[in-house]
Amino acid sequence: MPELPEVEVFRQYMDNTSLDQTIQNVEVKNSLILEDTTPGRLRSWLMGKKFHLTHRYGKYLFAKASQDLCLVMHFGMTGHLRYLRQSEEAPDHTRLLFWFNNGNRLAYVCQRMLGRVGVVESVDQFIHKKHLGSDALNMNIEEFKELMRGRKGRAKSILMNQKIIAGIGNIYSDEILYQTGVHPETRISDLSEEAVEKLFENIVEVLSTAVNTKANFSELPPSYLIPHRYKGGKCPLCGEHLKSLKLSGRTVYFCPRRQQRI
DNA sequence: CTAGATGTTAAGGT
DNA sequence: CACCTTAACATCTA
Repeated sequence: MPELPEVEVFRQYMDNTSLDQTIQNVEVKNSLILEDTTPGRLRSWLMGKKFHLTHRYGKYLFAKASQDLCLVMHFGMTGHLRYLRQSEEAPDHTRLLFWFNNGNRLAYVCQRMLGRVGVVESVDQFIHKKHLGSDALNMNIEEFKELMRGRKGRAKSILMNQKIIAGIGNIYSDEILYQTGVHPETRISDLSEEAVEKLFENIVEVLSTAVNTKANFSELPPSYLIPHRYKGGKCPLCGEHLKSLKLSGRTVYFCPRRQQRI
């Protein structure tokens, strides 16, 4: 479930489990997930080093292990991290194992192999290379308004565009639009200044709420769309049957009563 | 058996 | 250039 909140939770998990332990080995179980590196290079760089600092930007998780290089992880649609105690078996679809000298391991698990792991010189360089926009939880209202200025695209597409705002995907963009009462196909240029401000507030509200609940859908507030986001689901606020439509190849769920087309 | 699933990217079109 | 759609990637499940 790796959009910004999930990745932030992975980051905290890594902080709580995997820092400051000497890496003894790096086991690449499937090199398809490696981007711009090889099992050998990854291994020889990390051997004897420790992860000492993590960072998140958008949907990317970084872990510094030396002065000059940084591990970067992306989780695709199905990736996650799992820290394994000595005797624990690695889960199915483990693609990468970092072995620590205390006998524990950090597993990068990714069922659908759409995730990628690589090595970069710096976070900033990586952001620049990937043309990532502002991190969704690290922008202010003025910055957001500036990003929206002059745009002709649909609200849903703009929220999900990583080159404009980094971190929001299909699930949370639905929630943000629902909380704001904006139809997904609304053109950003058709929103009032107040609506743009409200949209910004809800980006922060929805994402930070999800981070605070450890991205556990069942603990989201009762007014949230996400737990009802399936065929036949009903709006938690008015009971209306949710509608869905396709937008840039993704399924959008929304409440036709609370999110009117303008 | 088929369609679709939280993501990104390339390719093509308007 | 801005914006839109589709397909591809690999795997599992409804």
